[in-house]
Amino acid sequence: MEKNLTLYEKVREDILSGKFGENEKMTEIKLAKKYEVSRTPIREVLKQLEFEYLVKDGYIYKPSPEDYRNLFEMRTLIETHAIEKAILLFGPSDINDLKNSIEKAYAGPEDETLAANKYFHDKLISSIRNPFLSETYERMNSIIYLFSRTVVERQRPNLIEEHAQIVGAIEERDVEKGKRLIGEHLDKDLEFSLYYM
Amino acid sequence: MEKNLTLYEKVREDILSGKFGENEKMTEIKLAKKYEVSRTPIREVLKQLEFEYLVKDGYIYKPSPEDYRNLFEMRTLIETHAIEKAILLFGPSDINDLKNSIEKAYAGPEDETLAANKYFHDKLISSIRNPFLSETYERMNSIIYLFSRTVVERQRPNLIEEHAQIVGAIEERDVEKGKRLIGEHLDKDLEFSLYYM
DNA sequence: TTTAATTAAAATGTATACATTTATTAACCA
DNA sequence: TGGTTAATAAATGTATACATTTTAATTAAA
Repeated sequence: MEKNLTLYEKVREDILSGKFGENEKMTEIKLAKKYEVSRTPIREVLKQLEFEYLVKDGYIYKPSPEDYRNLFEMRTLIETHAIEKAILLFGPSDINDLKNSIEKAYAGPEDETLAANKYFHDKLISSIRNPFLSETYERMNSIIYLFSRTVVERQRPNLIEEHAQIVGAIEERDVEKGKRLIGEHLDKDLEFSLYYM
Repeated sequence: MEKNLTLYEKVREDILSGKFGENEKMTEIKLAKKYEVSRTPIREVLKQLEFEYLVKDGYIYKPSPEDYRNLFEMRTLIETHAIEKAILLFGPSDINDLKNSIEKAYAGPEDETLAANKYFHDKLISSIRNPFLSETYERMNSIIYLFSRTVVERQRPNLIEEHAQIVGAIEERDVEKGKRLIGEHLDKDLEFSLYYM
């Protein structure tokens, strides 16, 4: 199975796997040589990476704890909104999808747990049915991935149980409870990861 | 007073003032000729205009009413969040800024009313003190401008009075009232403008 | 006629040379 | 030696040629 990654995917993977130093300068010329393309496509890629908070002002972006808290404030705002919508819109089939992702997260090895947890949050976001809000959320995917990896690898307590509780609130159609739970859940992810990162 | 606009500002102004047809194709070559630059800077500008919902897939973006409702859902989510923060954080000086903008909006000619109304909403957003949420809001500035122009030119009833009521809710520190009022305010702007646009 | 295939044209993708700006180093002087 | 300026180098900005892809037009076949 040959991986045929786009230039963007290659650079993104290299950043997420830590192949660049924190705050390393991302000059077009250097990257063009490294990936054996011209500056033109590198520029496009850098724009995309800036969009998703991996690069800033020509450097690898190392957000401060304050930056991460602000990003999570935006994330929480959107996911909290999503819970409201999910309680209005989700039927048994959708709720079953959420439950299945919880089962998979319990059972699987780390990378499957990671994928299952991502599915859980993405499924919630899908309830919004708003491409602009979805894009704003997806823009944080790389950052969210880094946090998710940390909480799974470091085995944050109650991680998956909290997902189950959130599904419970959706089943009960308890908006206030759902909003509170998702807020607490994300806040724990944030503070737990900040401690280790 | 010579205006010295950047290429981006020129193209943006031309779009906002309707110099391009709805759904007009924005080819790099055509724009390069029109603005007498090469394709390279045009590409940068098109990226930026796509970012702020003025261009999509190489065409002038004409959002559907559904698109506008979705954009306003995102806007409302952020401004509602801002009201909560404003009620926590705003002191007499901030509240006075809001009141002044209301006075200016009443007194001035159309373009000053427009500027004062923009100031009102931007001041609210500033209460969030979150650069990521601010950027997401600012990304909608062009769209917000088009709506604001419509409601001012077409003299939507109660427009400025609603601003005053919102300030009232902030002074009373009534979160629920504030959130309800900003939601209703934005919804009226949306539906009023959709009727005319 | 419609539909499909072929060809032509137009647009975008990429590489690269040159211009301009920004950052770094070196030289100079108080 | 510290601080300013000049010289150099490095990076980004811009224009442009060529490659590739996409779109449109034309022609051929059903």
